[in-house]
Amino acid sequence: MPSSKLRGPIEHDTRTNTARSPAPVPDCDPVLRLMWVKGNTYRAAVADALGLSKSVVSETVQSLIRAGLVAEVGLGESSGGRRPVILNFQYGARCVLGVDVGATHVAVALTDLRGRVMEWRELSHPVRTDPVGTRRLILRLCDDCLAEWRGGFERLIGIGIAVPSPVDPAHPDWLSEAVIPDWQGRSDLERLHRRYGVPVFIDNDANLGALAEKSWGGGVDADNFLFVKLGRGIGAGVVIGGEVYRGANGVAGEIGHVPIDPNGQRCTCGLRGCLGTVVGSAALALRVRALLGEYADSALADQALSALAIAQAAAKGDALGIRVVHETAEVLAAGLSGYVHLMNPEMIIIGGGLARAGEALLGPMREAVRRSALVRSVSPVTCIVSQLGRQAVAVGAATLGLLKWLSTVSRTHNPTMTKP
Amino acid sequence: MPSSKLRGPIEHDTRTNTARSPAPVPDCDPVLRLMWVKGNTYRAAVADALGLSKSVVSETVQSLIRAGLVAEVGLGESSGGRRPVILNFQYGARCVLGVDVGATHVAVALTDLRGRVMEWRELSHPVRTDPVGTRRLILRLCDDCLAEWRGGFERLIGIGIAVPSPVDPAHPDWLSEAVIPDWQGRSDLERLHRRYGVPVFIDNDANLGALAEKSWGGGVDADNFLFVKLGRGIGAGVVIGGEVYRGANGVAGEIGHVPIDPNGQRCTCGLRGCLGTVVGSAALALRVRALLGEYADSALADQALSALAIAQAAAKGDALGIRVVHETAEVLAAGLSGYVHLMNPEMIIIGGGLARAGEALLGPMREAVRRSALVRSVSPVTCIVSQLGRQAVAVGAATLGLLKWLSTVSRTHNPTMTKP
DNA sequence: AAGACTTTGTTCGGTTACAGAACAAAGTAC
DNA sequence: GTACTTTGTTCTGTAACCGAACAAAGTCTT
Repeated sequence: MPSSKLRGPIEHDTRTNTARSPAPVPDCDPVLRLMWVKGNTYRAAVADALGLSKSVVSETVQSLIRAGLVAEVGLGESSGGRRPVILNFQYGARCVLGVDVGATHVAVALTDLRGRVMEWRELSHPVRTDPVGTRRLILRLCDDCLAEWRGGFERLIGIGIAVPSPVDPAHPDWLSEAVIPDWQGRSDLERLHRRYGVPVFIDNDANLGALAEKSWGGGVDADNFLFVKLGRGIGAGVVIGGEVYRGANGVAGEIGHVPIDPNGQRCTCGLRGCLGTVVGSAALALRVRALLGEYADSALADQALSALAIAQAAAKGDALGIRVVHETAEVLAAGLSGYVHLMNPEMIIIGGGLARAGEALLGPMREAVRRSALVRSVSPVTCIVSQLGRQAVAVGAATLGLLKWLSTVSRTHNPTMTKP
Repeated sequence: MPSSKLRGPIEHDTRTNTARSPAPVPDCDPVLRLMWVKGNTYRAAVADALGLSKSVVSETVQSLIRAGLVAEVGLGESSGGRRPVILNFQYGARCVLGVDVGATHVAVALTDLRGRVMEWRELSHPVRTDPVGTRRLILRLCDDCLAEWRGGFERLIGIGIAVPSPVDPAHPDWLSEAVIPDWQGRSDLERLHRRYGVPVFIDNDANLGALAEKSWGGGVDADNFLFVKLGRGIGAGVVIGGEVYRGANGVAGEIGHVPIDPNGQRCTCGLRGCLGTVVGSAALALRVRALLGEYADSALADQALSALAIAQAAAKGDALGIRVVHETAEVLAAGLSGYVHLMNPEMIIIGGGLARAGEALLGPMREAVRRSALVRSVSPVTCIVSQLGRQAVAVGAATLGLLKWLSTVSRTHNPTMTKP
């Protein structure tokens, strides 16, 4: 029976933009989507949930079974009549590659159709200064992953690439020369396409981290949130209405240049006191060194001061680490306050190396956000740490390829469906 | 011939979020939408533009003609063959009421299907303290408008109401007691529904101002912008992807509590230095009085210091007015900088009384916004003033009712279509 | 001026996606 | 054992759409 929603005479424009989608929602056949989300069900339940007739569901499921994406795996419990045939989504039927090209490292994740990382390769590499070697390394890591996974080559459906640079939607294979000059604007990643014969998609790393969290992490139930990547550089991915939002020119999420202190240090952009000059890993390292005198016994005394190292020190209770992380949380919360008031997001997810600080970062941040949102009784912005951790960006890249593929799968005409 | 877009092997997730919709886009029959947007065309052009077959367009147009929404008005020029039958959208076939309930005034606009104001009533009234009288006044002004317009009562298709308070999507007829305590949370506006027998919709005033600008004003070609209402209070309507965005809890656009100065004046919310404490009309009046000594010959010397009055003084070249408006622009731009970097909007539209200052406000604001967005070569945020002026909110309210009605009109089953 | 071609608009099958009924299969409840 | 339920398949009907055929009304060329 369809749940007939009663509506009073006075109506509102639209309902709130919260949680309309209970999971990652690719634009594809509704039956496929539901089965992909739920994992296992049976035909009658699908028909009921989607309001479709049993005939349509029956036929669609047939086609999905033929494609190897769904399998009948036995009978369920009776609820007073014939026992249902349990259908199981075959998440392992295909795989996707996600490549995370950072400033100083390359990581590759091979995931199944559920975004689970089946193979993982990660190496430090001077990406900025060595385009040729980086490209070779990417191919090697991809080959490694595919070789390791049974049938990897044949089952591959797509590749996603995350780059530490804004991506121009009109020319996705160009890179911003401002960020990594030695690449001279050319990613030349289409050789991946030539090598593996599958579609290749490129996007910014923060956007893909946000996509990963929306799809498989802490943002699964949220449709409006911010993913903040605090690492060597800082960036943000904006999720609006369940989708990654890119803004008018494709450069939304430029959190690094949100102004904090008009009297602050000069930023590479020419302004003073950008958020990036305060919470970037270089700034954090400086701050740690400046304070080392006060904290003689700090574990940070003689370390390479990456965001990760500082975060780990804080997580272990190091007083200096905690202090610096605490300061960072305050600044970050202040910088995001305007965004929170204007966009009323459900949550803020922190990723990147500094996220490893965990509660040492989240505690003060929650406190600061709560303080700045007193009036609005309705602003319980949840602050959490990335659930996917260091793999977030690579998994997001893979998810990009995955979602694109799902949206091409159709019951009737059937592009990649019959590959293996 | 369909324009076959060529795509290279490397692809991007989504194109930029810019200008996908060239006009207000209700969720309705595509033929109806196109004809409504274009005003006059002919059948072949519609079929061509929408990629539909001539048969479908022909039948749909038939039905629209029967409903009185479209009329054949003669023949167009031949382009080498049979002359086309020109079709004209009958914008006057129906009307909508938009009610702007402010803190100290009530305004009612009766618009046609193009959002043009055919009748307009506006009165000052102590809305905050007199709920009963306000309700009576609203009914009177609505009656007036309908009586004045030929066939107003019969052609009415809906009513939109703008209230100076956040609107809870779950209970649109409740008002926030925090904003107007004397109304005790009850709008009781459903009597409008009972009286006129048409659907009534309620939303926040800034949201509806944004909707008006998106539909008929400076935002027609923009899909991502901010409408900032600078009047007695300040508020903002956020447009994302061509639609008014309400956030996770329906309170997006709370620009009044964006933090500006941690050492500033205490706000009603308990915090210090909220934007509202600096650019609200009360704060502006204080600032003017404080500076009056330096500007003895100012036209603002003995006036009621509303935002409108200050704006008009500035527009006329009054030095004090210009100074205060200039300061306001600086503060506003600073407060919006974070939003601009994170959301990469196309434009910012200023409405409310202070918008009357025109270039005196926009000049410094453009300059400040430009300064804060140096890096992103791709951030040409356009700053303009509301094209609909004082009528923006009421027109937005009417537009809300209009769009809701359009979305119910269907070629086949046909709810309100056959009313008159 | 006559025929050839163009463009507009209507009408009439044919296709597709879906809903709904009929039915078969397999269970529960009394 | 009979009556009722639930699941799943198959078949038929229907609504929305496309494309072809055609009629109407032009322009253009020779």
